[in-house]
Amino acid sequence: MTFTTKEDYGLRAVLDLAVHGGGAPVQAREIAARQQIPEQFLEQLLAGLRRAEVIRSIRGAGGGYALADDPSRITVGAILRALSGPILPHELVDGTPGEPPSLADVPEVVVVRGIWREVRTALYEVTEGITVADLLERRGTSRDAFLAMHI
Amino acid sequence: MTFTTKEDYGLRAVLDLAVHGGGAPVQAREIAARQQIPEQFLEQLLAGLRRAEVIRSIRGAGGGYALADDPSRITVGAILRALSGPILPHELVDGTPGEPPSLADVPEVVVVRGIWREVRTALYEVTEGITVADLLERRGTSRDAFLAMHI
DNA sequence: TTTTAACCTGATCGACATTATCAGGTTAAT
DNA sequence: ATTAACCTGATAATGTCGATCAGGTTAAAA
Repeated sequence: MTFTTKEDYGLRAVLDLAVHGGGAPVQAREIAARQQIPEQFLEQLLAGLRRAEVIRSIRGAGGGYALADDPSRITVGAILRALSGPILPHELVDGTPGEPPSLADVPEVVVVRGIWREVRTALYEVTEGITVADLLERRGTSRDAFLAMHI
Repeated sequence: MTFTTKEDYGLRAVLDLAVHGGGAPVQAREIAARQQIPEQFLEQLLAGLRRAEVIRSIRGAGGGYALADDPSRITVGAILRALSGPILPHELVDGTPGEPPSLADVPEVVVVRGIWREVRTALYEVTEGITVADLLERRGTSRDAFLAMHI
C-alpha cells in the first residue's frame, strides 16, 4: 500500500490552479515553478487530469490550464482517481473473472475481501468528502497563520 | 495508491494460521494449498511476518508456524505494516529531511500534507480497529451462512 | 545417530509502475 | 508569420511485485 509523489504533485497542481486561476488560464511552467515540480513530468499529469475532465486546457499563445468545473464540485477522490485509477484494485475486492471458482469458497478469502471493502469505503469517504473549495479555504487559513507567525 | 496481492496473501495466511493453529504448528505447505498461494512466495511473506513478530516459527520436523500472540492482540494494521512498511510514506506527510526548506513554505504543500494526514488517520482507524479475533468471528458467521445456502 | 521434515537464506527473473527526460509536432492568439 | 503554449511519443533508470530456483540449517523422530 503506498501513495506516490505523482499523487502529491497532482493534488498540488490542481490546488495551485484553483488559487491562481481567477480568470486567465495558468501555464504549466508557472505551476511547475511555484510547486517545484519537474515541468515535463507535470505535463504528463496535467494530460491525465485533462482526459479525466478534472481540468481543461487552452491551446496556443496565452493558453494554459483551468479547472473544468466549480471548485466545490471537484473532489480529492476524483483527482486521485484521475491520476492513478481506482483506489483499490477490484481483483482483491471482487475476485478476477478468470480465477478458479474454488477460491471464492475459501472462507479466509471471503473474510479478507470484506476487509478490502471496508478499507475502500474508508478511503472513499475521506477523499470524496474533501473538495477543492475546502482546500482553498484551508489554504487561506493556513497562510494567514503562517503570515501571522512572521510579523 | 494501490494494495497488492502480497497484502491479500499475507492477511489470508495469518487468518488461516489462526483458524488451523489450535495447538500444533501449521506448515507453510498446508497454508499454501488451502489458500492457493505459491509456496515459495508465501515463505517470503511468512519470513517478513516472523521478523515483525506477528507470527513465530518452529523449526525442524513437525515444525511450522503459529501466531506470536493472542488473536485479539494482533491487528490487521500490524499485519499490513509487517508486509509492506508504513501505510503512507512519511515524505508526503512530513517532508524529507533533505528537501529544499522553501517547499514547506508553499501553502499548497502544507494543505496537501494535511490531506495525507487525514488519509493516514482513516486507514489507521480501519486497520487498527480490526483484530484477528474479529476475523475469526466473521469467518465463523460467513461460513455458516455459506453452508446454510448449500443444504 | 542417521534420517527427514520443516524452516531459512540468497539469488535471480520477467513484467510493470514510477519518475523522470528528450525531441519534436500542433494549435491559436498576437 | 511568429510565438507561446499545449500535446505526443519515445526513451530510460530505478524499484517493486510476484514468483521460482538452489541450496543450507534446525531439531524432531526413527
